[in-house]
Amino acid sequence: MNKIFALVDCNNFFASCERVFNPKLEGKPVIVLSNNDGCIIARSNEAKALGLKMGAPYFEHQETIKKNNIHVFSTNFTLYGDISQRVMMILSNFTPELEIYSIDEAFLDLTEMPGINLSDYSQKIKKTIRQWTGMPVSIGVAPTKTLAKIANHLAKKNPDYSGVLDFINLPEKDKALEKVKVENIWGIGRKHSKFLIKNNINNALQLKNTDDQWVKKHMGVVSQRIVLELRGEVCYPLDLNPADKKEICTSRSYGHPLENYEEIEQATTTYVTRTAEKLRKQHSFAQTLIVFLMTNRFSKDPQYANYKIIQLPVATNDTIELIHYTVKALKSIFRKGYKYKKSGVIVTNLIPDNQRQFVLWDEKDREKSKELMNTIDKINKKLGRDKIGYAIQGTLRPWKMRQEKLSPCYTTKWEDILTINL
DNA sequence: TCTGGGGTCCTAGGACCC
DNA sequence: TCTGGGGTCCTAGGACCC
Repeated sequence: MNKIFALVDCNNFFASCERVFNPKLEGKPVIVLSNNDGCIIARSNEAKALGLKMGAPYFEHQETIKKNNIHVFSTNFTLYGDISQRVMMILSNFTPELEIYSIDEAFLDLTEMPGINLSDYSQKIKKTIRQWTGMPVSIGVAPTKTLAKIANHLAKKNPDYSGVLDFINLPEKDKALEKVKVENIWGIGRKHSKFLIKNNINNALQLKNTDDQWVKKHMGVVSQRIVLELRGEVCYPLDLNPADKKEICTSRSYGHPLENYEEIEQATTTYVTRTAEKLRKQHSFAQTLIVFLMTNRFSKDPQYANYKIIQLPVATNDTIELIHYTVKALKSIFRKGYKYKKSGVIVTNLIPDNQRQFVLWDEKDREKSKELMNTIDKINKKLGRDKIGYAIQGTLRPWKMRQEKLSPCYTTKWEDILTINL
């Protein structure tokens, strides 16, 4: 039986989130910046039309921004995460067959919903989300995920579709595919589109009709699967239970360059604290810890970057233990006399609780540590992040990232809830 | 002054084993 | 001059995603 996938994708998600509680931004150009207010990472349609590119450095476009009165925001992940959850919750009312693919998009399997009109049903989903959350979405319906992505792309671009394209019942499918440039196909990135164009394969229709063995030979099996999916053959089924993460990374650029070891230590141990929390959240234990730091690659100052890999004697997700090894690693790679820009930690070789191996001479009381971490997590969940922190993290945080244009946390902070004056 | 952060999967090649 | 063959596991790096 043929499958029916729908891809629901929020339009310009971060920019739209900023609009939800600030309706006077409707119709105006809006951009959202990356951490540290570094790059432009989300743009409303109006901002796109002004030529602002994804990932462009913010400081290079000050003039355009001022001239066109573009509204600028720092990333407010608390707000975006909360709105995302609300959207996903609504989607789960429409079908239990739901795969949350990223913060702003989800695949739905509508195969087992006989009798529905796919277009009408999608319009209903779209309308409900808009009405209940204020978030505009586009929906593409197709027999494979790759085609659903394409249908979604077309629905977004062409106003005639009013945000929904049912590719399954589309009369002229090939004509639609012909309009999709090869670089806009899900899974075809910069390198591969360059290669395809060089070989005179410029759009989705041409790629669909390319010999898939040839594609496999020159571009690998991932690209071969894309060709098959374009022909309607499912290679990527719906994934209802995404697996635990195999690797967890926390790293950030500092608000300004750091030279002092103590400050770098404070920042990096704060990162590993976050990492340990993420580990405990998915009930994993790390066997390997990697700590890295680097100078600013864009600056003319002397450059230095290094990392240290530590095999942990006993798999752990205990913050105190991970801080201990992070400091050890950091001390071994820190060199005086450089202006550091960024550091981070990665934990990998993650295993679940029941696969842990213990050592005879282990001095740590692991039961006690587990209870301690549980308690700290509970308190911080209730009272706010780092309410209970570790002395080594420091309190002044001179390395903290810049977020000069942060919007209020409308939905998650009592002080930030809107007041309506009647 | 100012250039993000966090992931996955695949592949080729080396190490090692019998 | 000759110097096996087949297999697995691991790792680094590439490509891609949002």
